[in-house]
Amino acid sequence: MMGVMSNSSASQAAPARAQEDFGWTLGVLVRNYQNSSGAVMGGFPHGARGYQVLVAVVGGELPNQLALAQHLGIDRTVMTYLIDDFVTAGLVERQLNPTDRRARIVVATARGGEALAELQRSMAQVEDVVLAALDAGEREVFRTLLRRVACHTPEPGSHDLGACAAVEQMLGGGGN
Amino acid sequence: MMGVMSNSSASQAAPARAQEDFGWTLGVLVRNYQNSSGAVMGGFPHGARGYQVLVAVVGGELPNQLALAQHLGIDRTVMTYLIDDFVTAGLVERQLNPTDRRARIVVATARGGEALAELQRSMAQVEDVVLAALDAGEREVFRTLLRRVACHTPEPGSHDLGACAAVEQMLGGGGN
DNA sequence: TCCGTATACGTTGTCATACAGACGATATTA
DNA sequence: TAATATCGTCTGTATGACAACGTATACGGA
Repeated sequence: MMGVMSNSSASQAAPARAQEDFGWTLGVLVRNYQNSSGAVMGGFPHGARGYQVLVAVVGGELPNQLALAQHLGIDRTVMTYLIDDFVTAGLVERQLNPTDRRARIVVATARGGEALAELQRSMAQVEDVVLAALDAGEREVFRTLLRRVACHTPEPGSHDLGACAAVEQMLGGGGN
Repeated sequence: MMGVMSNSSASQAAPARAQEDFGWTLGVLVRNYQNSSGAVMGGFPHGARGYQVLVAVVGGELPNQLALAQHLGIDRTVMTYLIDDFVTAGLVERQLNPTDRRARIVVATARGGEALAELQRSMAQVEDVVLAALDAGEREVFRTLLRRVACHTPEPGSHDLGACAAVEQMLGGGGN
């Protein structure tokens, strides 16, 4: 593929420095995030992903399980037993949607809301630990850029972004 | 844990907005990165992870497979068959370390180096697509912050960081 | 030198997890 | 009413990670 690469300077201009690689730095961050968050949430159903499911349930205006799954990039069959476990743990409930009885509206119980609120405090600390290399201002810059990156989807339809635009506006016009 | 949370304002001050969650934005970025990179590298052995292995082989000064595995956060038994597939594909070779005959030095073949150089060009484009929401300057800021986050490990020993310090210096003193 | 321990790598077996496909229930449209 | 699409669930399968063990080699003390 694309044979126009015989220019020898190309491979020398990019000497494959391992610690500069974007994918590697991204992987390290994700790993640290998962390790630290996994340590924080003790018996919480599905670790960091379960936490994000609960965040989406409480915060997002997601009408059904499928929307929830697409929002998080999870297969819909996986979402089924994820929510099963949350129901078993008494954190969420499946409610019937009166206007579409195929769909299940997933709502947090009072206990789920409390658990989430507590976890969010722990997760804020986890984020600070993971981003400890940055000072407060840099952390905010990083978070803002990351949010913009996440909300701008290269391929439309891969996840919902209507709510993103709402948040952008709400936060004051989308950063610098 | 940490029962000092009866303050009711806490759960209202953090209303669990799904699109602000750090973990969610991180997940979206990783997913986009993996999807886009997976589309780019056609029959490359193990997708984005295989690419990162090759980057580490060529660029990192990693003495053996174990160091390689720890650098990437991979189990050492997984690294075995990852490298097996690279050897089969003619991209790398296992060389005996004369000073420690238990260890195998993994080096890229000429073909592996060419494949990596070509892939790195494609991956640069992938990164631009994934970070398309940012302009060039913001992209550089994001990359720099991410690199600093990755090189500052919260738990020492989780991966090597000696080389990180070297890169930081090489890039001009480690950024503001 | 000899012996015990530690390390690097490989292999095997086991288990979790994601995903494809099928199915029932409901909605929508012709 | 009939045909088709969608939501959620269930089942089987395959991919992948990890634990445990084995082999070869290095290191350190007796």
